[in-house]
Amino acid sequence: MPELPEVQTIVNDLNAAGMTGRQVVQAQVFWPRTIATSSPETFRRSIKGQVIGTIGRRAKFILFGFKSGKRLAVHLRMTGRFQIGKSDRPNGHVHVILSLDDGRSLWFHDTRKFGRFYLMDTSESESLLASLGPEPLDAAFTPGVLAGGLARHHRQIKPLLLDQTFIAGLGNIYVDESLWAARIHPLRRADTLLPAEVKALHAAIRHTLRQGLKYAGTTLGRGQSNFYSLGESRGTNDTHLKVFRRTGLPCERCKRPIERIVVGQRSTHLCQWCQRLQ
DNA sequence: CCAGTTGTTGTTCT
DNA sequence: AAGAACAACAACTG
Repeated sequence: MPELPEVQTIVNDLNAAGMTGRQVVQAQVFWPRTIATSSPETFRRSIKGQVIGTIGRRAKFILFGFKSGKRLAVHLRMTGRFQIGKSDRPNGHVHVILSLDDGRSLWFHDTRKFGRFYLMDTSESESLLASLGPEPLDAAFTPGVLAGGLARHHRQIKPLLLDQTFIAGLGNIYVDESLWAARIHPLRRADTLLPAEVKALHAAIRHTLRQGLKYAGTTLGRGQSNFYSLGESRGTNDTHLKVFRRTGLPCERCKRPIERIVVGQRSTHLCQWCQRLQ
């Protein structure tokens, strides 16, 4: 669930919570596989004493930069969440706890246990991020860059936009929303988009992501597996979705019902009228 | 009980 | 070689 806007929202909230300058005084690991780069024991030993310098994002990774030159990259995958521990009794879905020098602790909550922590030297961590595609909200991501990329692939446009090596940060929700906004069918072959369509797609991706960010992410439903930023705060972008999980509801533009199809094994929502395949 | 689910990776098939 | 299909990871939701 967490895509670029959700991950950025968490990063913003971590920064607002005053994490910079905090020292990790103790770490606990309850689900060993969460730690991707070493044994839990090595992780606990390595992170103890680290002082947080910066907290940022690349693609869907949260990057904790420590003053020592080490870096913790966290990928939330489907259901990872951070929360400021409010008690000393975490529930069964809290798999890592970082205790801080100000008495607070950062809990990593992850019902499906797919989330991963990568702790390494910053220089070494570049290999983890090396294959990622461009950041869609960076100034360097121009319509020309997108056009050049699309021209190199004959793949269906939706799976291509989900491919993190092609463009970073998009997931199922924002891809469906972007394609609807650009009026492009998810099965269109990437190298068949006309220049005007590429331009529309570029604008749609940026608009869709910025809107998600503006409303602090998309939270669907109320369950354990939904997106919540720090402190259990929900995002409100769900009220602005045009197609995602809106099967049968009228398209905002043409009033015809939104349909659900499967593309690349992924649930896909679209308006067959506005997004014609030809 | 059954089908479906937001992300990613690795394998296998075409 | 490229791209599509599929399983696996693991657990909740409807």
